[in-house]
Amino acid sequence: MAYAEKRGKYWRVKFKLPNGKYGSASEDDFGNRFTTEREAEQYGQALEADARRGRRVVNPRSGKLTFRAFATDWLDASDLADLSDQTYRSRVRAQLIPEWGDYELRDITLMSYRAWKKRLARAHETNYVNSLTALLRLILEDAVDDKLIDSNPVPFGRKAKRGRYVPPANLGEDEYVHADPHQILCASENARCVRDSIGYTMIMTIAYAQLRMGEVAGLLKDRVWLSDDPYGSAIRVDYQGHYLTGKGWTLHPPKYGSYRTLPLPPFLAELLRSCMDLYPDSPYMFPSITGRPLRVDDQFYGEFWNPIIAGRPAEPRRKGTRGRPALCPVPGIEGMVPHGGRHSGKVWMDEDGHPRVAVEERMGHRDRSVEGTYSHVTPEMRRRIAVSLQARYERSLGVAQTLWATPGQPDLPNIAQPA
DNA sequence: CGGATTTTACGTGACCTATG
DNA sequence: CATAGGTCACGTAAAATCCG
Repeated sequence: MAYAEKRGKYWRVKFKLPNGKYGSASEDDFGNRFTTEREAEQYGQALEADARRGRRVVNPRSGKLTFRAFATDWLDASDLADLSDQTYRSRVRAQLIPEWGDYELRDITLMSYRAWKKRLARAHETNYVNSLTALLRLILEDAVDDKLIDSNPVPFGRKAKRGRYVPPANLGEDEYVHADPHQILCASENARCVRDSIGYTMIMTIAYAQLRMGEVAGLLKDRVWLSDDPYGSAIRVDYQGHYLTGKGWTLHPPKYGSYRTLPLPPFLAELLRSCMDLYPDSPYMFPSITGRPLRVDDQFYGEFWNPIIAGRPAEPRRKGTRGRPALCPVPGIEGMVPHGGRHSGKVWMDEDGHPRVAVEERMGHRDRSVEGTYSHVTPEMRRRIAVSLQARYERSLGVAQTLWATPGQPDLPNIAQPA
């Protein structure tokens, strides 16, 4: 237990450290000395409480603040979207604390940082390594601002490149896998085998409304505005849905606040209409197979997405399983992920020559370029996008019929005749 | 290019389901 | 009707996207 001692005019406190030894302090975090016994005791008790929670155990004014303590405070003080907060905490807990937790801030050096980065690079993807080093830099940058350390040991990328020639990035092939309308049709037919018309419609919605996956999961039925006017229907993107540790399934604003209204090609509006009553108890357009909100997790990919893209062999009905039919792989889009469906729709709109501002608006992007600033999107532009998407769908059906009619066509995907 | 934010994936344990 | 083995829910780690 903490106890205070009189030392000259002021008081000093002794407090117990986690290792059983006693530490002492004669001033608080702001350099104020203790004029009463009670002040000193309270400070010591606070330190002990912190220590019990694995927090700061040394006087920060001495510069002897551990990374663990500072990072914990940093996280508590940060103001981020829930999922971002969760992500940062995860990175700090999984990677930064195990490496740097016991370091005092000023002992984190450029050399030790470089060694760590090198080790990370061997074990992880560049994207992940970059996000970890960036986070360490970010946290330490605030430690500099707080005058806890003199300078940030983690260099900025662009500073590190000063005075050196860095060859430009490879301008080669676009490697992001995306699909043409016929491939999307094939994938949708596969999806129909797995999830009936709701699966078919989901794939079509991703590609033809260019929704992000979280927006698909969070699409409410009452945000699908259906009209008898062929081009009068629209999807209103007001939410995205995702899973949060502790809170479970929750609705949030779409990424970067990209609220928007998407006029629909008539075929998509009809598909959505036909799905409205499939899960009458769910407010969501695309609930999971159990009728709950769709969590886009490994089961979604393993049971639904990957099979409809890559195909799968038939599973016989046997112990513990219902059995299921084979799916044909969709040629040419190996490894495509749902986000690739969104990219696909973007590519089609670009190919069809729509104004950049109109395409960016539909994607939910902000166009801050000169063109974006001076151009404006009109209802007619939005309508033309829906018209050209409808044309693409109809053409893909024509291609499917041609393929279907060709005898001896090898590896034909599960293309059903349009009803 | 930095960094906030989203998407994709792994591991685990409780809970089902068709079979012998 | 016990049980082998699949299914589902959840917490979390890892990887990628894309705004400003």
